[in-house]
Amino acid sequence: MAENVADKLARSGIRPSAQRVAIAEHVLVSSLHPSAEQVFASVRLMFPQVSRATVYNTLNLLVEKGLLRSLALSEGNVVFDPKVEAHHHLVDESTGEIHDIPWDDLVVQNVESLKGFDVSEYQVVMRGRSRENPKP
Amino acid sequence: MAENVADKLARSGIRPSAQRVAIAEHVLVSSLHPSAEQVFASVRLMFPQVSRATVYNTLNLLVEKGLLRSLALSEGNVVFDPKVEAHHHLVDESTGEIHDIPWDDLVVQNVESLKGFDVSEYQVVMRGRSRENPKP
DNA sequence: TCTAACATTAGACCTAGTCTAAATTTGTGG
DNA sequence: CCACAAATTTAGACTAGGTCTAATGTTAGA
Repeated sequence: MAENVADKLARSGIRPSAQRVAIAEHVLVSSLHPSAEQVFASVRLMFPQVSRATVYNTLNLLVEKGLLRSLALSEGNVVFDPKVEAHHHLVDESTGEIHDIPWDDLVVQNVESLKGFDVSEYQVVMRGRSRENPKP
Repeated sequence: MAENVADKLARSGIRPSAQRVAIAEHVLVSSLHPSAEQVFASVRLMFPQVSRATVYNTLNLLVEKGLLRSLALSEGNVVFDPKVEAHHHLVDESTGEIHDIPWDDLVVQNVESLKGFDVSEYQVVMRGRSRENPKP
């Protein structure tokens, strides 16, 4: 797994330093949507000497190189999403959790015919509640 | 106009103090999407004694009472939108400007049939460029 | 091996936003 | 109209998330 992540970084032109690999493993592997501070805290558990600046630098670098996307879906919460293919998002209003919704689960029409704009990307952002785990 | 805004506040159960009216006029009237800090700066030009806390309190109150929506569409930029009916948004990648897109300009299907979730609201968030004013 | 480029660090700094305690304003019952 | 309680506003302290800087450590490759 470490090998995989290091290779992935290298293939994107990122020198796979120990710190970067540790950070990338935390954020590229899980399917959660962690914030920068959460990544910082997790990485610190294993590498207490890693600095905040390195975490932020690395996350921004991963975004820049297209290995990661940053999302600002709800107020003041910027989180990272390792799934870089087009997809939609649903924010659980009870828990704040962010769920990925596959692109083909929804159909969006007429984006291309919008007057006056060339749209380069889009997604549907939903707010709702999980039906399996309803809050009274 | 001042009368209108004061009435609007009163009708929503908000006591229309001078400060609140001044703030509401800045944010409810324009069709721009100002940030809290921009509202604070504008209001200060006319009422230099207004405090930051009052601006934030009032904006939050307007959101709570449904006269205003807050949007977090791009990284770390929370802005306010006086258009409270359902609509979509397009962020201009050149300028950062946010454009309102009328609900009926787009068609979204299958939101209701999403497995496992009750969706209470949604919108399409687009990124693109204005065709009228292209950047070289 | 040497060195220039690259990466990391600690901590200062910045910005957006919240909180607090005191002061001011306002609506209302008497 | 007055007094007072409730609501509002204020200045500034405080917090969280994030960036920047200058010094230090690491690495690739001639």
